Amino acid sequence: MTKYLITSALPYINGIKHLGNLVGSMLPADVYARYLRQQGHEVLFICATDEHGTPAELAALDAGLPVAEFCRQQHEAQAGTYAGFKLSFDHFGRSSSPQNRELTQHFGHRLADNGYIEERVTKQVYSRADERFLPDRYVIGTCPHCGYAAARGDQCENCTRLLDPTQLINPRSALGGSEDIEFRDSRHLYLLQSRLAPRLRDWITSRTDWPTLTTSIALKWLNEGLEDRGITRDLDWGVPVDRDGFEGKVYYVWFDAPIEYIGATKEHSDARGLGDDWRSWWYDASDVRYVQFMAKDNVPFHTITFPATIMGSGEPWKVADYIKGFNWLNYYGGKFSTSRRHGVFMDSALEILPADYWRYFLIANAPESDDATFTWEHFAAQVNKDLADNLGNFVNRVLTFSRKRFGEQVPAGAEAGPPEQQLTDQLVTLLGEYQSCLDGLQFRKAAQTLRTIWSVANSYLELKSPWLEIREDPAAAQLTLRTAMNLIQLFALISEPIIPDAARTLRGIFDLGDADDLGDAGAAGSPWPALDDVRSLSWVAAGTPFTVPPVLFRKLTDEDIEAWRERFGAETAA
RNA sequence: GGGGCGGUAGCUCAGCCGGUUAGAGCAGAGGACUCAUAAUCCUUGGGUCGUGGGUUCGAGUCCCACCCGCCCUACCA
Repeated sequence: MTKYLITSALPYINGIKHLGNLVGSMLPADVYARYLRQQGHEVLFICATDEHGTPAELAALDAGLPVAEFCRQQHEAQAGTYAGFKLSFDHFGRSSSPQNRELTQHFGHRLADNGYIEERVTKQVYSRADERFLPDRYVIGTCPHCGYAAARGDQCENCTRLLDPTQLINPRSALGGSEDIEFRDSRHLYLLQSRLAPRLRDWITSRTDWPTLTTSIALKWLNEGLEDRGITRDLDWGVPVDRDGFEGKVYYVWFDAPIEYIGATKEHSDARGLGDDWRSWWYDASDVRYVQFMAKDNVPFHTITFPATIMGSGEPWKVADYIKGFNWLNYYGGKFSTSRRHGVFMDSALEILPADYWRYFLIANAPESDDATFTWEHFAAQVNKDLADNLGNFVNRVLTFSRKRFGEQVPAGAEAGPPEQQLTDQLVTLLGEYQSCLDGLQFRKAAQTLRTIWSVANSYLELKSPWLEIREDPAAAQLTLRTAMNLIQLFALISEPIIPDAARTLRGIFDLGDADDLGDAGAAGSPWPALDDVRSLSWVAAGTPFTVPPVLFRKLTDEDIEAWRERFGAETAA
């Protein structure tokens, strides 16, 4: 079995994330990780909070907390919502960890030793009123091109021209509005990406199986010519630059954030006393397949900056074997936005419905080929049709009927005949397709195929009509019900990557006497069914006790939709 | 400005290397059934595949131009 290293883009520490963040990296990564674990592969699924950078410092200031304490609290809050969504991280780390500090500094030294780091003196904006250096974006002033008064130091939102803060007329701090700012010389480290461009290009072009979304973004940057990139900042919060003359400076958040993939792996090993196990995933790890998940805004950092860091180190650290990029999920009238609090956030989502409702809908509508839009009407329609009517109702109708007529044990009945043969033929084909989708990271199609499998079960039941069979030939009805119950067990196994809670409930229906207490996060999950098992449909034998669980998925009503539209500000027409 | 993605039935989307009458789900229409969360199953109507050229025996699928929508563009991450 192959070793799979799976990472999700690191959610920024600043606030609870929204459904767009979830569907753009963490959720599909989780589905993939769960699927591979069920297949028996050795999987390490890593994520972490990205804690450095100016926004974190400012948010802490707003909250009246020291930044370290602010981040600790936010990390805990995020970890809580991810647990609520049943994201099965093997480790959820923090980019501010000692492990990441050590590794980030290590990479800094290695790059310098290999001649990929250069010191340069640049003009940085210093705000005396705020007593801090300001990133370009936090300097505002009048645009020299169009006269727009609130242009940011990096770009004018009005005329979209790219700017340098020194070009602004009447520059002032975006924090307090103070004009008491100055341009100070500051010494910084630059990563000489330009020298690594040929190696990056070779690497990108050798990856012919990547999504075009990923490779086209990477090639665009390479084709335009890589600029050397400043990787240090004049800030207090971050990984300190341990180099003479760089006291009080830290590495830029985008230098240390991806290194935290490695850092978090080391955190994982350290926390469990696994010693150097972390290195087996990252260093000289040719037996590991590394798959990254991220939204498209993150692609440049994962195809250019991070690989440049790794290649420039001259050490055999792992680079991604596959990068799965996603487009955006939009909400009424625009993007989900953490800063504007626009959209549905993960904590409030869990307040109104359990994780599986969201997980299924988001995977079934993952923005793989284009941006997608979330609407409550679409959400409710799909949940009702697929989860409640198709899957949930099947489970309920089979179990309640069988209990009423044959008691609380799986009935025996006749031997399987041609209809069962036809059913399993169909299932084998569909399960093969489903696996192909998951292997190929085609999440929308995977959900579609899963839904088709549920539907085939309903068709089988209608074809056999045990409520009619029972009048003439009870043994025939029993065969049908026993077969249907095995379909429920099949659903329990193959639905687990997408709707783990429902899968767990389904597994609990039949008392298989195997102390089937598989945990949620981190556990290996149920063994993935072999195609031969599908042909025989014999997981659940005659005589097995069963219970009828409560309704798996409730139907969402027009009143629900109305209430949620109101609560989450969906009044703007899309 | 540059680049990317998309524009296929009312809606959300599949359609790989060009090849018989363009598919699915939902919604609509008709029917069946009554075990079930008024669920399910069967049948069915509906599309000049953004526009205009071109290549080809043949194009939704390749090439060119244009139009529309969204996104990215290196100091927000």
